[in-house]
Amino acid sequence: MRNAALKADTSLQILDVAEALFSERGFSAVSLREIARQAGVVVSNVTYHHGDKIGILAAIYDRHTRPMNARRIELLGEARRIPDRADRLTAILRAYLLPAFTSSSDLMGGGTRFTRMRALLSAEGDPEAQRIIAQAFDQTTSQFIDAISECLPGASRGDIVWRAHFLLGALYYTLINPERIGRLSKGQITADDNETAIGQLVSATHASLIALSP
Amino acid sequence: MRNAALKADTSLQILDVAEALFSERGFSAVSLREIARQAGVVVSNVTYHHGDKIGILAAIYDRHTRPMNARRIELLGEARRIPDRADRLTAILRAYLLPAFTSSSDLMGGGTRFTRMRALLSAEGDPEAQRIIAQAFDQTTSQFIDAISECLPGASRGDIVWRAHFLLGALYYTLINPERIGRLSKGQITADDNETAIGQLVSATHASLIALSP
DNA sequence: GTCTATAGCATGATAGAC
DNA sequence: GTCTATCATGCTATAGAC
Repeated sequence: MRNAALKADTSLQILDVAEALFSERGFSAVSLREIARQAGVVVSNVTYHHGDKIGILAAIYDRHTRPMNARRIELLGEARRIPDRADRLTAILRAYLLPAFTSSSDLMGGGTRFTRMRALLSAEGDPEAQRIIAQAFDQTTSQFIDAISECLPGASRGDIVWRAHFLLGALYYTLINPERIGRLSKGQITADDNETAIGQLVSATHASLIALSP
Repeated sequence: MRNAALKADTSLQILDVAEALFSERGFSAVSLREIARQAGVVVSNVTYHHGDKIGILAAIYDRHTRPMNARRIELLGEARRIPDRADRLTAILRAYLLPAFTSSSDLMGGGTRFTRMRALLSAEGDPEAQRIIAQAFDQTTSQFIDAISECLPGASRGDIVWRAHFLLGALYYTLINPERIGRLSKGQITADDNETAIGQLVSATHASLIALSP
């Protein structure tokens, strides 16, 4: 009774463990046995709560996409009210990236863990996982591309889509390979610093977009 | 006797099949059995020629890295002789990207297949594979960063490393997810076109780098 | 809701005949 | 150099007792 508030629901406990493992090693490389062991339950307990393995992934998406997209749309609304086009573009890019690093909900680990999991999933190419990814995010992304277009009179939508595509690739690669940038710069940079990564992503993408508007 | 020139060496035949499969689905998701079946041999024949599974990957790297890096250094040497800094930067970026798409050797499939395999490997995070990746390419990359630095007086090396890091992420993401850009732009763009992808990568990265030089 | 037990199958690797 | 046969292990998923 005294520990009722501390005792996490088993179903949620399994999701936490699975999310941590998926964000470290991807989907197929993580076994139900390992999830069960780290969650302190037996394998059949995992499938009891979430059906099959892809059901675990669907549940993780379910609890993240809604608050993350809501936060993005909220920040996007604020950004669109900035009059100066260059400043507005910066705010739009930050509105897209911030929720990917810091979750708006109280889910532990912030958004970085979830975003890194998505990066690994996008590379794995599992057909069932790809279906979950696509339907969850492309719709929100289109709204951002519309907002970016309004900052760049004369730029073609096709070019903007390519730049946005590159932004996502750069974001994912940074989360997947955080140690690589330290190796190349001889240890002077650490990509673990989220704020630095966001700033670099924003300024690089800003420059690549501004160049499209004559 | 008559077909001696047509009969490919079994060892090479296995490498061709493995490379095609690894570039489609990554390393761990491809089984020795599938490689053997598509190569028309039995499983034990694969391990006879290349030792264990990681040995196949090492052999694939062995036959690609040398010609690809040689071609890069050759094109880089030509680029560095261009006097105008902005034009030189464009040439340097193309010197980095072109060998990643079109191999200099006569290996079938061009460089795209090998580069896509590297993209998938970088996301998979297999420790043994990571070791092979790192030692093969970071050295060449450093030479390119030096050349880029010379085009951008006043820019910090750290900022340049970040931009180059983003370029690799954008390249990999484009090769991993070629259909996504078509979906976002409502079918007006196809990322299958290598020349378009190279052009977009070059101009986006060029703009992000030029912005660093005051 | 949690457990034990196991079915049914795929995997990487190796031994040994030819 | 190529084959058959097999080992030891891992996997997802399910049945059924409590």
